Amino acid sequence: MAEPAANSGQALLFLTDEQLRKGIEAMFFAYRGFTADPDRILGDMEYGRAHHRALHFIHRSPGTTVNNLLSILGVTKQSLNRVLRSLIADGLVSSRVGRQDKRERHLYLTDKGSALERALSDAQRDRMRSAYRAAGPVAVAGFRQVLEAMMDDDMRRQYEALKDRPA
Amino acid sequence: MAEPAANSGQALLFLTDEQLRKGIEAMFFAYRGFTADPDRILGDMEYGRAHHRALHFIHRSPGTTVNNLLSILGVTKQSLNRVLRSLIADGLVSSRVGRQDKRERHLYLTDKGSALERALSDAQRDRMRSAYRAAGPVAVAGFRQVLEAMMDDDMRRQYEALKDRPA
DNA sequence: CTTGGAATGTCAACAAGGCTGACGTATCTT
DNA sequence: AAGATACGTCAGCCTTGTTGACATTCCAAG
Repeated sequence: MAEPAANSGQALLFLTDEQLRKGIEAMFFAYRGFTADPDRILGDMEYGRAHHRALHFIHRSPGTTVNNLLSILGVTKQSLNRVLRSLIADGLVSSRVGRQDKRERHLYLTDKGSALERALSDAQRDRMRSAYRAAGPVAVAGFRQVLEAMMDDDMRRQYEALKDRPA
Repeated sequence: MAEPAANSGQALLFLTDEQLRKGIEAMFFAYRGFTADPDRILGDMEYGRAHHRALHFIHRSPGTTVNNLLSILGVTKQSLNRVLRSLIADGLVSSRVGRQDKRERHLYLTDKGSALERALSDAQRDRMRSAYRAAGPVAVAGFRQVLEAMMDDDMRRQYEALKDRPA
């Protein structure tokens, strides 16, 4: 709260510990809502949230390598590998050995994988859409601004890199 | 996108699938940042994120019962009990038999528990504060609005109930 | 050309923290 | 007296994170 005297009084009330605490709790409860719908769908099958994340980012960047996916998801390669192995075994993801560099595996969704990805992201998007609609465009812009400011630099770079790629 | 013709064109661009996808990815990356600092502190000891959540809400509502905490955290009592048992054994939380209803256990932080809670929440609040400061008060209002709209009704009720309690 | 190091991916084993189910005990309520 | 409620606990399972060890492939230095 040691602000230059120029910002006297009212202007900084949104930075009080109380306001920050509310923001923290809002993140906690909202994240539960954010994951609830896909989790419900996944609960009925042998998959979990980690599978959802993998499907999402493979969908987003078809042909991505394992290493690239690793840095986006921020988990160890062993952890990702387990998820990938089951997705490949079940025919949701295909893994092709790289043409130039044969150490790399390029990942793609199969039709079956695309179908599940779509089901999951539809559910998640529906909730997001109704939240966006309820809050309105100005609020949404603020929402994105604050989230982006909350990321680590590394994550923000990952996020920006995805941001404006051709869908 | 099947909107009434009244909302023609531009006004609804913030509801496109592309915008929603960006919001989803922003939530994903931001939540990692949100938990990163406390996780780093906890990584050095025998505790995890689950312990942090328990400490947070006991701090928030001193004297809360196990059942109440259960419904806020949205986990099973077995799962919470494991966490609580270790916190009590290590002298971070104290559990007192209820005066009116002796079946209930009321939970409080000890001095030691308060110290850890403060260390964790200071770290989390610092990041939140710098994000808030960077984004500004208007953005922060929008941030909260969207998050609240993303919650399930049950969670929103929990959130509101905490919202305006005396700190 | 060969060889050693770096990058990539796989397998195995373990821990945290969710979950369900079953029970026991104390206490309240009817 | 009987049933409901609040809490604790044991046992066992699943997902998803971790480390350690190892195989394959590439590339560059000798």
